[in-house]
Amino acid sequence: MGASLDSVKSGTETEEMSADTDLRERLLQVALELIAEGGLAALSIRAVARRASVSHQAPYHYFADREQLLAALSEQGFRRLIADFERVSSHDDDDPLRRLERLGAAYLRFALRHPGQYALMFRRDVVDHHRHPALAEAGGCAFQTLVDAVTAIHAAGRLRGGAPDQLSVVIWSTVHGAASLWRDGALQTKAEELDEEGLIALVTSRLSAMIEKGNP
Amino acid sequence: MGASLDSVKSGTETEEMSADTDLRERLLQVALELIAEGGLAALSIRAVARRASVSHQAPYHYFADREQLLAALSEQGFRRLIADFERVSSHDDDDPLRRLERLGAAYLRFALRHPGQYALMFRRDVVDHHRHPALAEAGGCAFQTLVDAVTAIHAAGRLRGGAPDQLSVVIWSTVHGAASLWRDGALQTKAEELDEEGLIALVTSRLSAMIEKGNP
DNA sequence: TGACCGACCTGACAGTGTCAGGCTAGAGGA
DNA sequence: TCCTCTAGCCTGACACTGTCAGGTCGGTCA
Repeated sequence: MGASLDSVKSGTETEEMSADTDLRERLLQVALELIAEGGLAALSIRAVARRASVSHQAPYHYFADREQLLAALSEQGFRRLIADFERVSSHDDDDPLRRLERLGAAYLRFALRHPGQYALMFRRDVVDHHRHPALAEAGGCAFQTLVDAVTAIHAAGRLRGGAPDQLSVVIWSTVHGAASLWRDGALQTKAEELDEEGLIALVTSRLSAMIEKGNP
Repeated sequence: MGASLDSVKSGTETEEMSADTDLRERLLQVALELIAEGGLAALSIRAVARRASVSHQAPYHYFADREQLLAALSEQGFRRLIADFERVSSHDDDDPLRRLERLGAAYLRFALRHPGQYALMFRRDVVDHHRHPALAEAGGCAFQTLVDAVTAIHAAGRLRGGAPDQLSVVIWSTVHGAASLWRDGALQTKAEELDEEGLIALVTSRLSAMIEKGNP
C-alpha cells in the first residue's frame, strides 16, 4: 500500500499540492492551513496526517515529535517576517525614523495577516527556543533588524536618551503587544472606530514619538 | 463515600485548605497551583480533580466545561489586577503622569508575578470573552482604569496629541507586549543586563515619554 | 543474491474532555 | 414515619490525542 499514487499527478492539481511533493513540505503547508482555519487548537499531528492522506504516524518520520513540527512552522514564520523586513528596508528613502516606522508597520501587518503562525512564534510553552537553535537564530535575526534600525537613528543623532538595544525592547514590546491584543480581540471592543490600518498608523506614529529627540 | 471528612478540620491546616471549604473554591486554587507549577499546559480538569482528591467528574458539577473553569480563573485574575490598580491609585501624589507610571508598573508586576494566570487572561482561543460576560466586564474595567489615567493627563493639559482612548491602546500594548515577551523569555536573551525591575523602570519611563507634552 | 535503509504503515498504550447514568445524604411535604 | 426531590458527588464509557513498538515494501549497493 503506502502512498500508492506517486507519479500519477493527473487531473487534481486544483487542490493542495501535487502528490509527488516532499511530504515534509506538504505537512508544513497543511499544518499552516489548519492553524489558519481553526487556530493552534485545531492543529494536531493526526489532523495534519489525515488531511495529507497519510497514516497518523507518517509525520513522525520527518519530525521527532509535535514540538519539532511546530518549531519548523515557527522558524518559517520568522524567516518570512525577516523577508518582509528586508522588503521595506530597501526603500530609497533613507530617513532612519521613517525606516523604523516601516519596520513597525511590516511587523504589525505580518502579525495581523498570519495570526495563527504569529501566535505560534511566541508560544514558548509549546516551542522552546533553547531546544531549536535554528529557530532561536531566526528569532534573534528578526529582533536584530529592529536594533539596527534604532542604532541608525542613534548614529544620526536623533535618539532621545537610552541605549539602542534597550529602546528596541520597548519598541518591540509595543508592536508585539498591539499585535497580540488585536489578534485576541481585546482592542476591538475598546476603540471601536479603529480598524487594522488605523491601528498600524496609530502605533507606528507613536514609535518615533517614543524615542525621537526634539519631538514637540 | 464522597468528601467523607467534613467538619473534622483537625491538624492538617498546613497543607492547602481545610477540607470543608467550598469545593468550587478549592478547585480554583488547585488550578492556580497547577498553572503556577507547570503553566497552562499542566492544567487539565482531571489533574485538578486528582489534586483535590475528588473524582474526575466532580469539577463538572461547578463548571459546565473546561472553558468555564478557565474563565473563572481569568476573571479572578482581572479582579486582582484591578485591586492592584486601586492600591497604587490611592496615592497622595496626584501628578497624573506619575499615576500612569505607577499603573504601568503595577500591571507589569502583576504579569511577572502571576505569569500563568496572566497568560490565561489573554488567551481568547481558550476562553472567549463573548461567552463570559462577567469576564468581559472585568477586563473592560481594568482597561478603563488606564483610559481614565490618560484622560486625567489630558485634562491637565499635558497630553501631546491624540485621543485618550487611542493613546491608551498604545500604552496598553506596550506594557502587555513587554509582559508577554518577558514571560516567554524573548527579552532575556536580547538585553542580558536587564532584570525584572530594570524592565519595569525602562518601560514605565517611556510610557510618559510617549504621550507627554513638551518632553525634551 | 543478500544485506541494508528510507519511507511509510498498523497496532497498541496512557492521557484527555465530555456524555450518560448511577448513588447517597439531607430537606420538605404528606 | 414514609415518600419524593435534589445537591453533590461518583463510576463507566466514548472519541480523541501524542507517542512507543514493530511491521512492510521498494530501491541501492556490495
